[in-house]
Amino acid sequence: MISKTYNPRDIEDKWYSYWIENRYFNSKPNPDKEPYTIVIPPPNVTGVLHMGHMLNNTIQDVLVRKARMEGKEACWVPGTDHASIATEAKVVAMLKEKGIQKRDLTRDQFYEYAWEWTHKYGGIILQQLRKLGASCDWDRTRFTMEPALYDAVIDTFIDLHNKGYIYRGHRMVNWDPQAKTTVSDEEVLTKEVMTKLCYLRYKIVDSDDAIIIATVRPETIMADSAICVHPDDERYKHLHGKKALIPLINREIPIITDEYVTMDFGTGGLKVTPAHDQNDYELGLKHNLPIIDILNEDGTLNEKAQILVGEDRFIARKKIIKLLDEAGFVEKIEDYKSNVGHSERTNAVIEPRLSLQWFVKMKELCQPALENVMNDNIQLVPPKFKNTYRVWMENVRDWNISRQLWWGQQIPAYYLQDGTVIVAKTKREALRKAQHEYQLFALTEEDLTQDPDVVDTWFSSWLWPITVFDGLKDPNNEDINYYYPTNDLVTAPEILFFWVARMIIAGYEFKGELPFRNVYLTGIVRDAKGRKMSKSLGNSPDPLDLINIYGADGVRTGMLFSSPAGNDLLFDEKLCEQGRNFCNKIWNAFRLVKGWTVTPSSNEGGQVAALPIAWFEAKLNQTIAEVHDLFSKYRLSDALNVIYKLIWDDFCSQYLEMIKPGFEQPIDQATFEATIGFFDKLMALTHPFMPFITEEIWQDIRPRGVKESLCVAEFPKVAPFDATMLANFEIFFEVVTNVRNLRSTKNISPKTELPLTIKTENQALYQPFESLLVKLANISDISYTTGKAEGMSFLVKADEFFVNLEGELDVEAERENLQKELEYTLGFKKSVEAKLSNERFVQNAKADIVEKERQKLADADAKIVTIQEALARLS
RNA sequence: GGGAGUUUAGCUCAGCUGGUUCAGAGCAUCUGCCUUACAAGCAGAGGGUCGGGGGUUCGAAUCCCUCAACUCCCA
Repeated sequence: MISKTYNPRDIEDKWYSYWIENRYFNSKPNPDKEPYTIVIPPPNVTGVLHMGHMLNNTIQDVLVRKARMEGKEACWVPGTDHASIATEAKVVAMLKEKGIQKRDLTRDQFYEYAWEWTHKYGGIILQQLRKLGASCDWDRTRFTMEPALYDAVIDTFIDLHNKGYIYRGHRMVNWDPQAKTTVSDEEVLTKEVMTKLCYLRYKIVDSDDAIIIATVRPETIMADSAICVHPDDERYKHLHGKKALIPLINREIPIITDEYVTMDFGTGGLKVTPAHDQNDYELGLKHNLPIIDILNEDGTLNEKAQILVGEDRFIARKKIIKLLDEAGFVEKIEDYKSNVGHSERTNAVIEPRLSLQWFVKMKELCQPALENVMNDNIQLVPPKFKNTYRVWMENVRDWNISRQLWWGQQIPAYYLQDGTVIVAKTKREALRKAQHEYQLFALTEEDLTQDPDVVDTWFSSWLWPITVFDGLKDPNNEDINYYYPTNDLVTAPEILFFWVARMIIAGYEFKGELPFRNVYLTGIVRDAKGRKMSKSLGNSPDPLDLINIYGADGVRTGMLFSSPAGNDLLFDEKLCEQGRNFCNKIWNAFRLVKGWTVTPSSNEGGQVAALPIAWFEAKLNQTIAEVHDLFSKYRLSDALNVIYKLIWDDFCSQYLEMIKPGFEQPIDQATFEATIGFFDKLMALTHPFMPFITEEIWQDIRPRGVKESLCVAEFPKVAPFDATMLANFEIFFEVVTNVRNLRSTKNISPKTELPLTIKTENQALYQPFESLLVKLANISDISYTTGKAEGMSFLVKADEFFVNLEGELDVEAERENLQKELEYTLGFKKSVEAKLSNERFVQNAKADIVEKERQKLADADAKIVTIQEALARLS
């Protein structure tokens, strides 16, 4: 006895193990087959599966499973990303719990903890993907910090450096003076703080004049490089080109002009301190101002400040206000509310600090990446992202790849004591280079210090499509030659620049070829209120819970029901419920068919079924063609919906109802075979979306061989279909619906048989459908007329159908209905006539459109005649 | 401040290069049904001035302009 509802739990584990045991997901280069490759966007190694992953990986699995069924050598490469910042933060937190500070550890000791952490949590997300049904080739799992990929990063760094694409430059970072480390933008919390706005008097050189500047950071005046005013500011026009003196230390600085200055803030005069403010730094670059850094690592003032040396920045602020006041430089002091960045970890006020970091020159590297997206060699789906991509690429800034962290690939740059930089793969090589190039033969390894920073994680993941096939280490290996370029990349638009653009750049730079042909950009999964799902908001369901409740197939379809490419998905558990219900529907159709007993003799049932079989065959082929078309446009959500309707409406509600034998009646062999054949194809068509239930049914519906599986069976191919057949059935279904509707409005039980009279000039159209009408609309007998008949009537096209309901005929209501229909049709006719009598329409519109209008007019005329006759009979 | 996108039924969305597959789908709602595959179901039904305004055209949800609201990206 088959269960009345579909139970995904045991079935899913059973089939996933079966697939793995039989190695259906494993791939190796096969010259006889066309490759189809996807590399997974590597999730963060410390991460756990969230809804974004669910959507993203479901889409990849659908694509890869379909390709596999189409006989391609399908290869989906899984793996994870070391995510320096996130992972290091977690490791640091773990250490803290153990009472260990990162700064007390050596780099090697820290690595041990980091690897320990990685081994403990690193596999979780990949295990979770199995629950979803992901058909990855798990033997190919890669990790961006594993030795081979680590090496590739170092090699490309050296390569780009040799080519002149990597250089060292200044960069303003968020410095936490308490922790003595940089923190990322994400770790800076902005708080509103009450401070003092000091109005300071700067004397003008060779003049008795002065300019008043408002600042919240008077302790940084010693680092000033200029004073800036707006060029149009009338108050200061006479000062253009003059110099001012910094109070207390009397250093001369120029007065410059720039439109950046807001005239109505403070006094309209701005002190420019390039070393201690991001905006001032930019301004300094523009005007070639010197950078004077007066702060130490711990936030105390250094000797460049000349005064208050050694004092903490906040103590210095208080003291300098006093000094300035005593010397008469303070004009006034106001209370002022300002936004100040605080370190998330230590709560110390963040100090903008310049540091020397490594950059990649982007302009030139970007050229092929820009061109090949704009000319569609690489296709973005949906194409609206091309614009965004172009704007970014055309205005690209150099890429800062230094990260002040330990977890990641350490920058292969070695410094001599005098600051000379040598880029080399190892310290030994650096030493050799130093000895050779600078003739410093007495130098030892001890004299070299490696740059403590690691490279940005993206600097390793931009190589992902190449390194997963070891394409740098071994550029001509079988895998890279066969699988690269990959086919589709499925990812979120948020990382279009961070990752996608850079992979394209790396592809052209290191392989001379595109990394993938198509980029499918998914949307962001949001909650019902439109908020992005996130852990901190707590608005995201646990994907594994969802799978437990609704089954993997239910969740997969739930994710896809409403997620066209590039559009955000407003997630609602109801979608998963719909997916589960769909599973159940399929399950019960299977139960019905499994329950039939088959009689070899073709009794009268066989004749009834020939027509529905032909019809469903046509419908199936029509839908298969549609599905192929939608796949080619990456419209997976639409493809799923089309299949959903095919199974639910056409197969279950129509086809099965038409061929279903009576209670405990057998079904004839021919109809049974045809139905099993349909089931087969339907399961294959649905498999990429719902792998588990389709495999379960497919395995059971026919005897299968030991090593057979739906996941390597053939995906249904496009075949011609009979359009006339489909059109005739539409008419038939409309008749059935009308009879049912009549019952519904007249409160007649579906069990009551009703007689039907058809008034038509085309009896031959309806005759083949007679027995089906009897079955689906519960008709007692069918007769034809060209004249009049008794009873309630309805219209389908220009034919009229009479159902004789004794004593039920409501002449008044009937007349009203007909009158309404007549008015509508007359109005319709009028609009068509208006078009046709318009000379410009007939002249300008295409011929087939005009012809269609003529046909509409003829149809309307025929219908009007029928209605008028019916009305005449009633009166 | 610069750029992009969105606005169609109560909700989520589809409507390609203007013309009955042009006003659609699913969900939700309402009505009637435990009809022997399925109540996680069956059969029916209602529901929209296509964000507002203007323009081009014989014809506009679709093209142009403008306003409004929301969203995202960069600064």
